[in-house]
Amino acid sequence: MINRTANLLGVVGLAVADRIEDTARDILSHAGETPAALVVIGYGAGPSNDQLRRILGLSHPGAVRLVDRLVADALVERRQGRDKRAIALYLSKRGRALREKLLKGRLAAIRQLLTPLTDAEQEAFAALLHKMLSSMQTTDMERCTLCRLCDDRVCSNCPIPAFKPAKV
Amino acid sequence: MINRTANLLGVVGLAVADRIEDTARDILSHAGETPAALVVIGYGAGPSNDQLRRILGLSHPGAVRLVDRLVADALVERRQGRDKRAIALYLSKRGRALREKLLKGRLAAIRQLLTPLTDAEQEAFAALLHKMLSSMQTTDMERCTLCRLCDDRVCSNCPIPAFKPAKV
DNA sequence: GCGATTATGTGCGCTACGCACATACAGTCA
DNA sequence: TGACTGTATGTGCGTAGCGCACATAATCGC
Repeated sequence: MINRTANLLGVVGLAVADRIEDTARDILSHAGETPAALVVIGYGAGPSNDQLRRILGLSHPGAVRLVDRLVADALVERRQGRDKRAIALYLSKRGRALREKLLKGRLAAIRQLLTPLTDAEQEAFAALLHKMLSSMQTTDMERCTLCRLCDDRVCSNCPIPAFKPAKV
Repeated sequence: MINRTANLLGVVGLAVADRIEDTARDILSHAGETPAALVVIGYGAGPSNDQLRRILGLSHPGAVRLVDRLVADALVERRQGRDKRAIALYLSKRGRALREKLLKGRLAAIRQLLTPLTDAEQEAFAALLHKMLSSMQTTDMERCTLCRLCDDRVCSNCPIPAFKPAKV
């Protein structure tokens, strides 16, 4: 029965999201899309405010204020973009360090849920997740949104190409 | 590599949580833990403010205000609890109808992610999710928190016993 | 009955966010 | 060149959801 499976996935999804959020709150002392912003900017492509906004699913002013907070905390720098109007966002040294902690904390939190599974079961689980993700019909921007908290270094054979500046 | 699997689970978990949240926002026009409150109260055990607060992971005043909102929308009634101090929360007719929509919308949103899998794959996926959940070491309260958006009617053989008033 | 505990509710502030608007730059077409 | 449209960022201003400190009411233990 697909509804039973869907419900189980709903529980696990909620558990995963809760754990990611709790971890991020401990590390960053900022909630909402702020941790995701740090991860996305940390891909290093120098995204503009507008690109960031679309990936995070925020309004334009919401993204401006979010970046304001990150700049106030000396985690992010606003540099000159490809235009005189556009800006390009980059992480500071502190920002990179914090991003690292965020990603490590996230993986550790999720790993806890996987430990009950045997190695073979984890393999099978990964294959199923991979199939689900690679079958989703998504635009490039939606892929970036999905991956807004991803640790791209551990994601070999990623079903969802991560942040690609040229395409965003 | 467990980190790769964890990362994939993180993406799917985030996707699930996003979809649940979007659906809830369309239906309820209230964010945060409000939809979860509607589901939890809707189990029908007449929870107190304090029980609700613990399940939702809110502060006490946060739960009071949340219930204020639900009462203002005529979705929830505050009745006399087992004490003269305690209250007991119940859904109104409108509240039950809205809860129904919330649960149906949630399942529909999650099912979309499962459709790429064959029936056999869905079976295997459900078994793995079930094992993960049943292996979690959790208190009764934490189980209620995990299940705070569950549709208990479709969750046969639930690995996480749903809201049990006697134990909460 | 009197203090400790439990349960709810209130004043106040804060964070994250959206809407409407303002401003600066860039491309376009006469 | 100059007006016009579109793009990109930033600013008031308000709101929703929440937490802290505090107040109030009822129950329990002795």
